[in-house]
Amino acid sequence: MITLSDVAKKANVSKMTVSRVINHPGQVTDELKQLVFAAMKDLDYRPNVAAKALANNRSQVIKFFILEDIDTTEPYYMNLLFGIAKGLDEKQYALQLVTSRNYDLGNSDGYIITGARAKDQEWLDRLEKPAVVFGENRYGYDFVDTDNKQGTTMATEYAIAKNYQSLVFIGIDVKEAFEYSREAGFINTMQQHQMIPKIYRMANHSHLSEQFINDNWQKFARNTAFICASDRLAIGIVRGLAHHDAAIPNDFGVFGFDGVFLDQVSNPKLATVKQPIQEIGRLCARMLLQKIAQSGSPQGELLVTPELVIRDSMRK
Amino acid sequence: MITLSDVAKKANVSKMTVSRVINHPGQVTDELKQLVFAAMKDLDYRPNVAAKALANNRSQVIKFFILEDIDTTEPYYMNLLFGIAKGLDEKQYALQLVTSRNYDLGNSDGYIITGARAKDQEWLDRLEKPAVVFGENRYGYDFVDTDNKQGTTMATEYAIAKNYQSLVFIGIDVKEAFEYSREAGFINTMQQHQMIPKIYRMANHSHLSEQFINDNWQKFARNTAFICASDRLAIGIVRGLAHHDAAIPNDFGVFGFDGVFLDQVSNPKLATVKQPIQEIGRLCARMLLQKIAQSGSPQGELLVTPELVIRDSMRK
DNA sequence: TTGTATGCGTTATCAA
DNA sequence: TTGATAACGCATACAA
Repeated sequence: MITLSDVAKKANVSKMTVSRVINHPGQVTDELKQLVFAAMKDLDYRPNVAAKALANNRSQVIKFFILEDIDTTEPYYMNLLFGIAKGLDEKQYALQLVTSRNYDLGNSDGYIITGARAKDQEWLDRLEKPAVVFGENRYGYDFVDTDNKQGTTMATEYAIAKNYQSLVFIGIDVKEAFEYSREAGFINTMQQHQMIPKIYRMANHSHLSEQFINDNWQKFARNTAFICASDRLAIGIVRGLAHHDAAIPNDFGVFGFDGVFLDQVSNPKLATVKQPIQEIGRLCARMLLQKIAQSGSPQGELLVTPELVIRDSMRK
Repeated sequence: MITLSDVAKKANVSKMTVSRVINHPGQVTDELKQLVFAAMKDLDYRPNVAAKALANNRSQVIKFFILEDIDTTEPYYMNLLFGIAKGLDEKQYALQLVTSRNYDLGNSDGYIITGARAKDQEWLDRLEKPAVVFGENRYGYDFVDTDNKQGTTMATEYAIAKNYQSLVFIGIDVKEAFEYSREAGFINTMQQHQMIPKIYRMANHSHLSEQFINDNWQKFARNTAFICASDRLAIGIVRGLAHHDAAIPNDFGVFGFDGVFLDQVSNPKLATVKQPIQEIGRLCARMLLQKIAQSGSPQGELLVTPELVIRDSMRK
């Protein structure tokens, strides 16, 4: 194993100079810096993460809490995880995956948290190390999320532009910020176009939205578009419509939200608001590492613009 | 932070005794052990992972390589990951997620690898640290996997018991061990019942199996069951059959394989061979940690029995 | 700007 | 069976 000392010897400097080249390059003359860089490259030096962690009183580990039930877990967590892993990797951090609140909080430098609901506030407040939340919240926790409001705004604008006469929002029946924002995007856009926003809410299961169409089929005239708060709900709507031999997308449009996996499983494939989940994961990691570097100072909120993906469930 | 020394002081012993109680309890008298345990509990001692790693010349990190393309990634990787994370956690190991072969192999104590195909053999051979593979292989790499042969055996037996007269296997068109095993389970069982095994193969996409049914619809008499090598293929078969208004499960049965997510998205829901993916992940982790502890000695193969889940696509 | 000495928490070695 | 000491690789404080 190549250590700092080996590099120092090779470059004819002390190991502190090498350490400084890595951590405080401004304090070293360019001349020495060149020598040290050359030696590091020659020897293919790789810093020892454990030693660095010990000396810094750090662990180089962050814990990722998924507070939702795993079985109901959305496939997009996989992408989130990839993004986080990449972001952490850039700074030689490793990951610990946690699925329970009553978990050892030690041996880590900070937390990324997802699936946090309003009831988790107390728990979040007790956390002693820097934390970043994935998912909009209105309690002041630093977070990264898709710009949910912008997402439904874009979808609604699209549906209006494609001349669907009546728009219906199918929301998720939870009192959470992401849902409020998605509804707000819909409502505001409708009002701007002087159209009446109609909203129905239900739990996030495709069989419920499918049932909803079956129960209310007669209520919806041709030329209606359903803007859904999730791809899961959208899939159910598509199924319900198909069951009544409705023409998609000509007579009825369906817009999903998420754009991870489910949209492509649907038949016909879903138009959807695609969240850049992997990018968000990476940003979560970066935000947390920066927060750690700044000994916990607030990072605010970061909203990432989603992308409209137009597929067979909407007019083109 | 509570350290070994703190515990030692409290228990009136040297820190080496405390260290031994943790790592080599056999070398310490019961009397002292009690004292030390009491002190550890009193002070809520948590070992410092970084220090342990440094002293042992370890990193307490393992890397998880996913060699498949992320976009085509099956949602079951999420469950695999959870299992691995839990298994690692038991020994205070953290995780690094990697998606590229040309990756830094340093700063880790071992590797768990998935998505490895035959062409990856050379790369696998060059690995210098202990590795465990998720997924059957016939090149002698230690692995954990579902008992694929047993899975299709169970499914085939079930279909025969439910009096489907003709059975067709829809396989994945790859030259990989898991596929051979799944086919073998089907073939052997058919032969035992003196039935003719028919096999078709295609790439693992639902639209291909759907197309397959459309192209070959006239070939399949009523009372046929399709045993599929994946839920993805099974979904396409179901769709193709539905397109011809076939009665499922009365006239046609469909059996999937995997039992992670996709089976429940299908409509009707799929009967499937459910792999205990999370458990497999945990076993991968345990196998690797044991291999590390045994300085790399071979661990052999571990096949885990899957579970038949009977749902609406097969007679009950 | 550069170098020396010391400590981070743990474990292995060796002596008692 | 137990304890003292050194060592793991790096970074901070301080001296030069």
